[in-house]
Amino acid sequence: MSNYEENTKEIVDSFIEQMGMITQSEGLPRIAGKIIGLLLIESGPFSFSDIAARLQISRGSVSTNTRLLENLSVIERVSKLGERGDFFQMSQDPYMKLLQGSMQRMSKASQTIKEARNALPDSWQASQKRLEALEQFYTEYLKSTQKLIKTLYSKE
Amino acid sequence: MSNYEENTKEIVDSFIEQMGMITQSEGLPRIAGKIIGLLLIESGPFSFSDIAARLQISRGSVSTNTRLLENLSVIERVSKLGERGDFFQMSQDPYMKLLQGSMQRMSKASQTIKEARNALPDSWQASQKRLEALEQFYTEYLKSTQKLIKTLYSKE
DNA sequence: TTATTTGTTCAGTAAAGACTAAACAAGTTG
DNA sequence: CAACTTGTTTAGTCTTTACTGAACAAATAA
Repeated sequence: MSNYEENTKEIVDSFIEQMGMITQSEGLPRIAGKIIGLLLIESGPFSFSDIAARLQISRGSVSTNTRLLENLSVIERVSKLGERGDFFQMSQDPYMKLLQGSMQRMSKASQTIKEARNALPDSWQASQKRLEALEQFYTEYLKSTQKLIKTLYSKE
Repeated sequence: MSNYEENTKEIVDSFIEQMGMITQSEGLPRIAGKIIGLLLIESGPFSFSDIAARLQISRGSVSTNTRLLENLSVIERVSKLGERGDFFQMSQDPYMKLLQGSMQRMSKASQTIKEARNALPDSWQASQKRLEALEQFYTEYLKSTQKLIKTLYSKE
């Protein structure tokens, strides 16, 4: 799977780098994004050592970032009959858990704002109105994300 | 507007701190979040100096963070008849521009993935399938966000 | 049994980001 | 005119994050 022509290799390498940048702009380490990119574009599973060699990164970074992605349910660790060591591949619903994590943060934020709004004196009408608008933003965003999950995961 | 009872002050201060934490978890500086919290919970507009004094932060931080938020169209800089200096208040559609910025990043990511997918050899069916799934994720997310904007901004 | 492999942990380094106080320049007030 | 205010910029500091190479311990192979 690592034997392919030079032009394709450039496409693959470029994609992996870009995935690193995309993921970094979403708040995760660049190497995590490069691992995702590798697992997406080349059929796996990939061994721990393969990832380190292919992406030219330290084993420590592979350990840290695969663990992070595994905890986020984006990738999964598998074993292979007759082979030593761990292998990684994209998990089944790689993006659902990300969405769910996002929803949790929104839910918490919405709750915080609601509590503050309710605690304010009644005479603070303008403030309450502004807080209500922000709360509504998070509430609608939550609903929107729920629908998105439905759309993505009821089509299979 | 800064003269209110002790209990309410605690509610306000707590809210401001919490907004700082919420905004930080979304990738912006904590101080930006505290400025938002202040502008939301106390009716403004607030002068540059008021913000620095009220939040106990340096003038340099006020400058940096108000500029950041102004660039994101979350707050706006206004002047007041008969008063020196700049004042800030929440902008009209504070959250729309954030959503639009998010949509831009998604659109760009989706495009990157599409291009990589199309450049791959036809025989890379499994890879293309995975890339297609990721592209679909971004596409649906984009649609979802568009609908969210519609929902939020056609109700006024 | 020794050597090698494997994945984790640790100590260290570099970079980036956040924030400050001070300097600066422009504008305003006394 | 001098003093003060105002917002920006700069240099510096601190914290956090990301990453490395080496050490470590467990498992496996020779």
